[in-house]
Amino acid sequence: MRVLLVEDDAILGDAVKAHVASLGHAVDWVTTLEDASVSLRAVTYSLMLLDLRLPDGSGLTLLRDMRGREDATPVIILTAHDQISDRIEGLNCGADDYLVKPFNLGELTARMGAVARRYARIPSTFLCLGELKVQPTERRILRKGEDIALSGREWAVLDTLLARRTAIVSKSQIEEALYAFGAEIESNTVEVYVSRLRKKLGREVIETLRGVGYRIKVDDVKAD
Amino acid sequence: MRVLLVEDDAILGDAVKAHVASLGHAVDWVTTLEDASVSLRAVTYSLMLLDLRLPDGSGLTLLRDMRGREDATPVIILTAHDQISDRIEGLNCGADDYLVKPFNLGELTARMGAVARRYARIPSTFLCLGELKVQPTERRILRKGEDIALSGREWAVLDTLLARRTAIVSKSQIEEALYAFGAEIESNTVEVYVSRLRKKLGREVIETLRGVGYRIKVDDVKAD
DNA sequence: CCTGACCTGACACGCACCTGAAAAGCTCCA
DNA sequence: TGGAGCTTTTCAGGTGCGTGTCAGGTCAGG
Repeated sequence: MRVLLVEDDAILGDAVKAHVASLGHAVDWVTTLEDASVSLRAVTYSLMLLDLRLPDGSGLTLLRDMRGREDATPVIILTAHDQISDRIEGLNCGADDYLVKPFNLGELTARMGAVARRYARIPSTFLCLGELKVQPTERRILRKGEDIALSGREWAVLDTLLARRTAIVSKSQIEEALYAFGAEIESNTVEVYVSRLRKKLGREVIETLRGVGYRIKVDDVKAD
Repeated sequence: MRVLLVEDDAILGDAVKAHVASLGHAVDWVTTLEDASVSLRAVTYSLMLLDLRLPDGSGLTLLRDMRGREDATPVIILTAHDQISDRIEGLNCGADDYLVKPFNLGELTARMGAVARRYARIPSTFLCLGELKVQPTERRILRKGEDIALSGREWAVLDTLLARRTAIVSKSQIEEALYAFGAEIESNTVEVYVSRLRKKLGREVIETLRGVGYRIKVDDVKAD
């Protein structure tokens, strides 16, 4: 799927772009409304991530314009805390969902999945980890039909590991995914969450690579 | 369900809006054709209540325009006694039903229900939630043959959850389904209604996902 | 056997959520 | 018109879960 990211904050944009790319999607990142309009005319996107407050005007104009043109591209608004009124207006203009900054990347994954599914009727995919069936977008894990509940942070860690499948993820990468916005952490939080996940999911699911990071092994990816 | 009310009579509009809201539906009330067009482009409605005689032109234009655009939104025409010819033309333009002013609100309820039911894809399907049998279109819930009564808002919340089945619905999504544009709510209304539904339907029916939203578990969908 | 990296049980705090009850608003009917 | 009987909304107090932190234990490698 192809995503258009409209965001002028370089740091956030970079993080989001990297994350979305790591999910296997093509990402075009633009920082102005001007460029966004050009891109929209040139390419059909599966999803747009839109920051409303841009240096060259309000993203609402763009959104209204799109909907006026019968462009039904799913849109997720990225909004700062103090711009809640914008988001209401945004939804009224035809946006599909919104995320309040700062958000964590796992939640972005979930909302993207939800919006995409709502539109495209894409059957939800699931991953097999041994006897586990994991549906990240549904926030659901089954072991032999039995539900396993994870908390928000636990999901965020698992999402990060799953996004890289079979590749090694360093502790600092996980921290960045959890606290992307400056909220530095100075304890062994990641270790704790890995431990909690292992307790719930089984000891073998997450492998430790001393001095390097962690790795998760996905057996298979299927769709219902 | 979300209703668009197009009516320039302030007193009647007020009454209708209040009544429809009391049935648990979200109502957007506009008084001009201009605004109606804007709303229709921004939002998908389950039903439109349309007064044909408006200050800025005939509602028939709007109706014809909609049907020309393949917009199949159900429409009930609200017509004054001396505009019977309008109503005939309205039906020919693709309206679904009409009400002659002054009408009583009970009749409005009935006709709205009839129209909505006519449009519901599968006639009288029901959903199984544990020991519950739920018929949303009939506004009916049975537990072992025993009727359970829900109020308007309770139905609205339940409808929203059922519409997404097994998927997660955020608190704000529920609020948006319940309240019309701008009617921001600043209390824990959604929590209260979830609590009431659990009291009536059973504690396990609605699952809480902390910081994310709610989810309902539908075992099965059947038709009588 | 020592060192550093990692694991994990326990705990305190805060926040999200729950819920009973009171206040406000509605509809309907006499 | 007014009041009975709902439903809806608000509020406040309580509860429990999630989170981050730490300390002591375990393990691998040199």
